[in-house]
Amino acid sequence: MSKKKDILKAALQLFTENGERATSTKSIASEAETSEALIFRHFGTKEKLLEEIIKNGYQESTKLISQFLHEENGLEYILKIVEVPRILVHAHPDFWKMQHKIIALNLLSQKHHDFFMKPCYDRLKIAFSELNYENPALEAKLLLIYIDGMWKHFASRQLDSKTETALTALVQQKYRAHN
Amino acid sequence: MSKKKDILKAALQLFTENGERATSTKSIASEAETSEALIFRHFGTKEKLLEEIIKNGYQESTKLISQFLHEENGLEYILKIVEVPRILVHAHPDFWKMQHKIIALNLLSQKHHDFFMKPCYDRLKIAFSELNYENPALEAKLLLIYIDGMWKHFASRQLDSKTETALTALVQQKYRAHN
DNA sequence: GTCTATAATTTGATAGAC
DNA sequence: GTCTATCAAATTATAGAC
Repeated sequence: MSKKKDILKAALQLFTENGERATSTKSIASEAETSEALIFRHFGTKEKLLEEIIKNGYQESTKLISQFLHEENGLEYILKIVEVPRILVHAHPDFWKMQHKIIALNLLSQKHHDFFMKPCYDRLKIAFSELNYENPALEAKLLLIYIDGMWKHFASRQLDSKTETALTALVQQKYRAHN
Repeated sequence: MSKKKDILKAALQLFTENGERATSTKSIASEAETSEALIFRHFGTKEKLLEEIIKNGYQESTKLISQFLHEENGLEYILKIVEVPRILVHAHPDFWKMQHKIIALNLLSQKHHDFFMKPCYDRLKIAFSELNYENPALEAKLLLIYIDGMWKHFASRQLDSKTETALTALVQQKYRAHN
């Protein structure tokens, strides 16, 4: 069991550096100080190894988010969802760094992310509706594009925590100021 | 010369579908209806082939943008830069689709994009300063994150043109409404 | 669970002819 | 400029022993 975790850890690191395609099972085995054969015994294929990493990542992130996003009124929900990128990336920086690198090219990665984000769109439409925005659906779409840009930015660059907080607060301020 | 263009076109298409790493020179040759050897005669390596595609893309995009973004006052510049994602992706959808897929993993792609975007940050700081925003540097950073999210969104999904226009107009409206 | 050895393919790239 | 033929290395995955 120890070796299995070593493999998962090594794979996460190498997938983050070079993506799935440019990471050989040989390099994973080497980094995990084990044999290539063991990777295939445990995970079957390189792709299934990646899938396990992705599943673990979204499972933990889902837990985190469902604790954080409770049922509140429209404005509170919007203000909280703006904080999600910072919270996610801080909780699992390695995982979200990997996701940022591979999501555009990897269908599996995309599917899991879409599933993870889907509830937010519906809830945001209601929130903007409550707050009498002119076009709630468009506002929801726009905020989600922003959220997307934000976690990718936080995951890819090492911003100091202060800048991340300031950016988050700035967006919140804009939504607070509405009418 | 005809074959060289065929190769560039085929490579752009296949890099967009699967990224550089998962695209073999064999498949490029097959798609371009030529021989693998010719790829290496014309471009030296697969990486240099990609580099030529990237250089061409940014060269044309730079022309386009420098025509579009003239020296105007702060608010006008902000309103115009918000339209940049739509303009770029509409002018060269294939190229920007490829960029979206590979930029997170490809250092060359990143470097060219950073160089392309760099002037905007400085100009935006001045613009927000002119308009008496409280924290011009932070506002500039935020808008650039938004711009980034937007071209990636436009490039990756096939939105109808109306939704793209509506999203762009919505952001412009928010900056117009300031104070 | 873990290893060594190896099979079967694919890959990027080159040589040399036309 | 373009092709055919070919190579050396790397890659995913399996067999079989401990």
